[in-house]
Amino acid sequence: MSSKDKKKRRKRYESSSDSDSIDSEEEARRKDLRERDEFASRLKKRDETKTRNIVQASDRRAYEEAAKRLKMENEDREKMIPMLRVQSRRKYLEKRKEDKIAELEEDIADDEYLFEEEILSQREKKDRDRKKELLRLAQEHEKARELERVQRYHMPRDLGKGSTADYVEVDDLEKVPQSEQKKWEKDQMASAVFKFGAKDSTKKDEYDLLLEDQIDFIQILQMPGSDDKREPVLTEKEKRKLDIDETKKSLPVFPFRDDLIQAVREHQVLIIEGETGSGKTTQIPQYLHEAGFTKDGKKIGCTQPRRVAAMSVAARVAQEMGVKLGNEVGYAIRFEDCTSERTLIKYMTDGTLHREFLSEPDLQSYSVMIIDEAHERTLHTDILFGLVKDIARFRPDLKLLISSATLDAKKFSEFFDDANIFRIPGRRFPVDIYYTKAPEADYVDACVVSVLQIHATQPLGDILVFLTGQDEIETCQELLQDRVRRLGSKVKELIILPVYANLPSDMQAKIFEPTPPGARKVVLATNIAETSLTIDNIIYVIDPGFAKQNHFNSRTGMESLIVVPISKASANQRAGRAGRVAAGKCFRLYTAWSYKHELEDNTVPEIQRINLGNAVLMLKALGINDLVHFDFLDPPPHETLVLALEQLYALGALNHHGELTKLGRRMAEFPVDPMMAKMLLASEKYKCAEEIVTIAAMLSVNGAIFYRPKDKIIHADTARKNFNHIGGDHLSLLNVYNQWRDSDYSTQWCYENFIQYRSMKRARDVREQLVGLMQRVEIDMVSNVTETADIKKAITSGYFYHIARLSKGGSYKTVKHNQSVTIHPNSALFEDLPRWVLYHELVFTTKEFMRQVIEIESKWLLEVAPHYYKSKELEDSTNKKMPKIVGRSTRTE
DNA sequence: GAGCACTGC
Repeated sequence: MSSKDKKKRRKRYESSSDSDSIDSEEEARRKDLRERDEFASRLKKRDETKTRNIVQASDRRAYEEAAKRLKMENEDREKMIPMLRVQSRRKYLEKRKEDKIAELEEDIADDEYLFEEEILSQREKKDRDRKKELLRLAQEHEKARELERVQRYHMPRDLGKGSTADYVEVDDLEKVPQSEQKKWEKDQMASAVFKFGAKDSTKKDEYDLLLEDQIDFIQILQMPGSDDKREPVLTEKEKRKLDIDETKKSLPVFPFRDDLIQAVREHQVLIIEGETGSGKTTQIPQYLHEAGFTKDGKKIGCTQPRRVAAMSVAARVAQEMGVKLGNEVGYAIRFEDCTSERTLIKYMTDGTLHREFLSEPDLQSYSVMIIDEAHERTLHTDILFGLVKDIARFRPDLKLLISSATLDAKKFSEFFDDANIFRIPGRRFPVDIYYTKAPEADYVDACVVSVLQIHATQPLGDILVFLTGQDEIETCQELLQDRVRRLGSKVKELIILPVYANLPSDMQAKIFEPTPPGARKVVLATNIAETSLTIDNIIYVIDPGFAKQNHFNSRTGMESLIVVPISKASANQRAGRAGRVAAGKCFRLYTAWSYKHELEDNTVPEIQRINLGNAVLMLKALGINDLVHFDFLDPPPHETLVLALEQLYALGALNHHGELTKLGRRMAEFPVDPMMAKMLLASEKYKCAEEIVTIAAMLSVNGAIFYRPKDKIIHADTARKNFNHIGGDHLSLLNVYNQWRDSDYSTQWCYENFIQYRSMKRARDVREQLVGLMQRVEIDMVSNVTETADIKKAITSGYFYHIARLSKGGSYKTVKHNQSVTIHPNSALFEDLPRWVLYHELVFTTKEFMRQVIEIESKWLLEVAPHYYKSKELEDSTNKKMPKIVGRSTRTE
């Protein structure tokens, strides 16, 4: 950006209220702003030198080596998935035999255990003389019930603990042999035999009563496909066989090539409305490249919401264009920049582009920017909308393409001053949608029934079930296995596979195995299967209509993960998963009325749900001072913005004019929450950068470090306690990382200590990035192994907002909101109850918990945040009033 | 004495 532009931009955002008389305060402010700008220009110079160095290094040999390496990496990546599939398939076949035997043994062992411990119910004791086989079945059933009672959700009315009365009653009934369960089994067997024995069963029969607890579905509508008569989608293998050109020509987007180029030439902003499978993501950048949009050395950029998508799409396009990945076609994601100065088509994650704005606020090196999958409304795309719309005004040569699914195109068009919409048809098979006649009280149970119903009545084809979390998936899996086992060989084989993000990768890979002939696969998945993972051969989708969503309450500063009904958009996305390879069916476990009247049209966009600390800091760093009037597609809640600004002011990132200070400019370099950024910078003063960087890295992979398998809970907890540091959880995390480092980053060490290797690896990546950024903001990496007080003081410098003080009965009150909170039971300080604690985050689960806690001394607060705390309130522990906040709030906002 | 959906920088 030229200095003229910069001035122009600054003027545009300048608030009108800074006409105070010039005094010493004003002088100080100007000095700080001067220093900030100097710092920024130093950064810029450094970036330029870096680029020069890269160019110098690019002699032919270095280039060839780099290209070779990139090619190898690319090939590795391509080989990885099929290899994983084959490997896990082999393992699976070996293990299946063992598993079947183990299952049986387990059952017997369970019986013995139950008898020994004498934990059988009264009624069961009475029934003891009944046939042993029956008893075994009853006990198995009881076990499954027991699990359900604790874990399953009861929707829509969620029964609290202790109020399971009506369910106990049902259980008691079912414990009696020959009752419900027995009858069900009998019917089940009979109908199964009947069903598969009857070759002439017609389609009409498919929905006849089959199971006693079967669910009545009614078909309301069909989600139309692109063309019912069209040929099936080619598999990847077949595609490869085809000539690349032919494949390109067969894509739905191809006939629109010339029209599209023409439209881009004529309009600066274009909304592309296209279904998945149209080929727009891979083809449009190529078309524009061929049409000469890269002639002047400028790039075509394309953002994706996910890392894998950016990588795989770039690889595909490089292959189609016959170039090496990383040369003309490249991608950039966090921790990995696979581009060179030759790159003309660049795929990246939306977050990467968002960060790139800091070093290139006008996107000068791009001629076209495509924001793909805009309908997903990630935080980053939402902010990018406002930024690119602004840039488009003073860069008439920059073309913008916003690509979105059908429903949102109009909204995007309105936002971009009634931009034209360009429609591209998709490629999809029709999906029949079925609803239940009546609401389902317990959707996990309903899922189990529906799966069996489909299995018994519908032609072969795999089933995908959407559940909300790991617990539910495990419960559902046990219930299904239980019922299927009892059906024995009377029904065809049902392979039940779970998938969720925290599942180890080799277990995840199992869902990609082809289903053996004659068998059916059921995948129990979280929302991961809605967009991130695509499973082949799914014909049936079961959608209970719920998902877990994270909500941030800016009033209390607390996060909570709650089960909420999904939106219509989400429901349709789920249904679409059934129509990828053939016509499919989607069974919604809610009524058509619910769909129509109770589900929102769209999921609440992320920007309205989460803490915006870092996003606000970034925007400030881009010179956007008036955030309240920033052009958001959907503005975040006012309180969230105010909280973020207030925090930035308290941290010293903004002055009282709401302008970014030099400290703020340095903080903006870090892709972390402002409080964490401040902590990182404060480590300079307390000479413990090494430790603080590690702590920051460990905190940012929070929640997934300690592995706690169900069957080894005691071992896992003991292992965890060994890392506990008397000073608190941050120091415990430091312990974990340092011991892992001392083990030479060993996987074996992780395994032995119940630590998740995947998370540690990520922490290491984050740490490396942070170390690089520390050097960028001119902080030396020094270590302070002896003084934990200094480490804690550095943490306090960033997190003095998150302080709680002990009150009566072992509970705490937060200083900021005077809210009752308690230390999380997983904390090292759970039993210590120090007078003053600092917490990393506040979460609401069953209670208001502080997670990741350290003990601090109240006098440190005066040392690190004298502008925020008054000594009187801190010393007087009997004073119930919260400390008065000193200083003005941000006035310009 | 708890219980972490999914992304991303």
